[in-house]
Amino acid sequence: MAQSRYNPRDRETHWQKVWADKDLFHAKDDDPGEKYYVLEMFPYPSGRIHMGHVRNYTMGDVVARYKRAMGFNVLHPMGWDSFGMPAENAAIQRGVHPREWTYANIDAMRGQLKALGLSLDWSRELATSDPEYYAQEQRLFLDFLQAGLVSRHTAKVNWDPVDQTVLANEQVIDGKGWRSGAEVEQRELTQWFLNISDMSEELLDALDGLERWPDKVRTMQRNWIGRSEGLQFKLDLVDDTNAPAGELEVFSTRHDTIFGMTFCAVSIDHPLAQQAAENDAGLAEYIEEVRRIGTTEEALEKAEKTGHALGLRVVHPFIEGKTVPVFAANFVLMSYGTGAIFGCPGHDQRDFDFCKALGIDIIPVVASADLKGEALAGYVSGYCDRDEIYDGDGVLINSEFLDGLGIPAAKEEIAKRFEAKGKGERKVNYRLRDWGVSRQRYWGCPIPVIHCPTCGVVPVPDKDLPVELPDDVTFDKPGNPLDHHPTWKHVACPKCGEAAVRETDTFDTFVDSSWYFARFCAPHADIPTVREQVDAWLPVDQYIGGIEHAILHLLYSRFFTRAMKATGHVGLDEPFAGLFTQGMVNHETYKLADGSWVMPSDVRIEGEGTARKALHVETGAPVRIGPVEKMSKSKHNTVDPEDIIGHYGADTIRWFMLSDSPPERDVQWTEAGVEGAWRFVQRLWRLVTDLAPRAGSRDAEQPATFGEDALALRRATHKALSEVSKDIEALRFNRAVAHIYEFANTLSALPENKDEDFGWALREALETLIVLFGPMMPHLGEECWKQLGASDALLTETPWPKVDAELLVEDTVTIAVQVNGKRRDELTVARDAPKEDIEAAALRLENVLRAIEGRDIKKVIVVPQRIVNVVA
RNA sequence: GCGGACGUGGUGGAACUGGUAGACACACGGGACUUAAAAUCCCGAGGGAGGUGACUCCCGUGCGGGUUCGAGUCCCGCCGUCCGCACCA
Repeated sequence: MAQSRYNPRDRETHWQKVWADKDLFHAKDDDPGEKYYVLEMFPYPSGRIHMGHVRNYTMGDVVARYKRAMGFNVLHPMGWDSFGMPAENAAIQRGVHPREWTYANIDAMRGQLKALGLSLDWSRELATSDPEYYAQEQRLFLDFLQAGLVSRHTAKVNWDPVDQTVLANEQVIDGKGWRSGAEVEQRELTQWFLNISDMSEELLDALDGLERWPDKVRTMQRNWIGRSEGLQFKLDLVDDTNAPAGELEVFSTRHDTIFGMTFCAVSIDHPLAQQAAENDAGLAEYIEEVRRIGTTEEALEKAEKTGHALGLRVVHPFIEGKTVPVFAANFVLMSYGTGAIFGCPGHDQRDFDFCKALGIDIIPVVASADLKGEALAGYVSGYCDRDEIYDGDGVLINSEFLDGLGIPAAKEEIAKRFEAKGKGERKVNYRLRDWGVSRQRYWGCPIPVIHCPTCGVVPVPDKDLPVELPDDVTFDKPGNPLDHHPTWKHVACPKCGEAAVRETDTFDTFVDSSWYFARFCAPHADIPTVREQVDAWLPVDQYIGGIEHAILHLLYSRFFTRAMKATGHVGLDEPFAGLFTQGMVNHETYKLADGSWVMPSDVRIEGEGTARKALHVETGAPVRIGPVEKMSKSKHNTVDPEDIIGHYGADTIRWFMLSDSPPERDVQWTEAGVEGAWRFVQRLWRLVTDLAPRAGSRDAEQPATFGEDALALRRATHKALSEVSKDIEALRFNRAVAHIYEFANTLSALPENKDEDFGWALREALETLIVLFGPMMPHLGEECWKQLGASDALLTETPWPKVDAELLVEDTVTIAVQVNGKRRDELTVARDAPKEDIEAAALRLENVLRAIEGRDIKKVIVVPQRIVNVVA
């Protein structure tokens, strides 16, 4: 039969229009089906979609289409995380207004996403930079403020000197700004904070309930929150004349080692150090020096441990007459615990290093329980010469009343004694800091407060919301354009009417993305959320996005949801019931001899294996093939999805993105891989057009019985249906793809059977095949569906077929026969054959007899439907 | 340093709760079709040895041990790669 090639360019736009005209992806609030909310992390509108987006949104779309076919009422929305620095950079560099730049990008990217054939509900589209959206964000913030979930105070903050803004701790990566890559400095500024640390315990505990989250992400969040249990207690201070000089409060998780205390140390920012520095020029100088070196993480890593005595001593709480010196030390952080520690060099590496450097005593107070007598004496006397401290399990030594106790018992004893004296209490400390959300930037959501000289901080009244960004701003000098604006910030105080100024800081853009999933439930409402809608749609059943948001966005969203619950905007704690983190898209990197990067599209590859060479297309110059790395603009190893869609169509790129690599792992983009996907698109088209004429009429009744060929085909059909369904359900797209290939291979090698029952089975098989690949290649699916004349409805409207479980059960099974654990033969027996029969048949096999070689048979293990193992 | 994940052919990867290792794909080799190429179709293939042959044997899931009738899978100890956190007391 004459073959026409499937032309995706033409057909894909056709089917996209058909779907749009029928409004098939509009999520209706009153649909009777069970709801299913599938969401992919919304993009920043940088201008063009990249392969990571394609992978992410394709996965989500497969789930959405599958769930829809399963009868769920699916919510699958899309929006834009459209505030942020790049828009301002464009304004600075190219003189284009951030709004114009952003919305032009959104238009371009919307078109690209539509070309992918995603089954999105565009009626719910939102952009965080729309006043419609950020007005509600301002309402939320003011509600949080009223509920005590927000605070404003000066704090040492991470200052990005390039972006000229503050960064949250989570946005500092290896001491550098997450966006600019600049070395972050420490500055003291007044900032707005969301009190996320108040929820440390809740955020930590609730991780256990997030069963459909990757363990990796839960572990990362656990570590980030960083819970540690210990004792916070006060030690008496004396000055150099031995007169009482107040108290020093410290926190420790190893208070069992109190008898090993040989010094105490405070942060250079600790009040005690500050105070002492006033009368001690040497100390003041030391503090300055530490501060200078101490701003970058890199410096911290290399810095030797140093300290400067304060001239104070701490009285040992349990050893009569013993005092130890107090230092200001460079390794003690003001931001954790009390900013002060007691030093036990015996069992803390940092304290150990410090004491070695300063020549302070080291006393071991914990030893492994099996050290006795001489061995124990050797351990103690040789301790100072070790390179590493002992921090393993053991019993207390050199510790008077604690001697012989285990570590937990010793901790308990010490805690009790401090509590009894009223000088200490058990405390849980967290590493998690409050979330600073003030940014000194223009292109963000204005923080809706007014600063009045008499009334202080005054929330903008609801009737005056939203506080809109002014359009007429300039970017000709560094700093915040809102602050430079001649009039915008000058307003009358809503309380007293006197002259006041607006807050000119805007929100961190992570605020915008911390609640958009809730906004999608009623995206155009004039209040932040409509309870009826959020209660119906939330939580997100399946959230899909990159692992890079494991902490930042996902932790903030979890906090925000709780804050929204506290203020009545939602009714639940956890926004995302299921989370999936997809891997990255990688590509080889290419460089010319002079070290400059070359785009893949400018490289021609020749040869295979070790003879594989790359040449520059334009000049023919040799190109060095570098390591496979994440696609990034800086390495010039990106491939533009639009080019691929233009060349091969959306179905091909979608199929390739789902093939081969498990979705949570990185995938390597290769030209050969795309071509393979393209060939399969054409192959499916040929398969359906070739076989369609042999398929029975769609109106034919199901035959009462099936012949051997028809039955075999039906078994293959239902096996594929069962496997692919399970795979999609578990997001194992690569396996779903493999099972579809397998089924297609079966259909390519059908027997020449013209019987009516076979025709019926063939129609069933073809319809099933199309349904199975439909979520992945929806345009080709529709086209094949029409070609087959499957039904009057679209494939997209067709329910997922039901598996006939009886067809999954084979009558006979082939099992392996082992002798002493080595496979020697196989055996095909009836599925329900009794053990004795299987054993007898196995022992008749020639290969088995030869392997036994006349030895005695000691035992025969028969696992029906699995294996036989003869032990001889 | 701490925490976590992973290690299977030339390559990406399959293998459900321990039960025929290498499904499926890519790349490759051979053949058919074609004037030729592309496309397509058929065949082959973990490594090694033996046999004319349907076949048979040995080795094989990073390395070394262990548990088990049986280990890619479980346990112990190494090696390597990747990721996260990192002076958090």
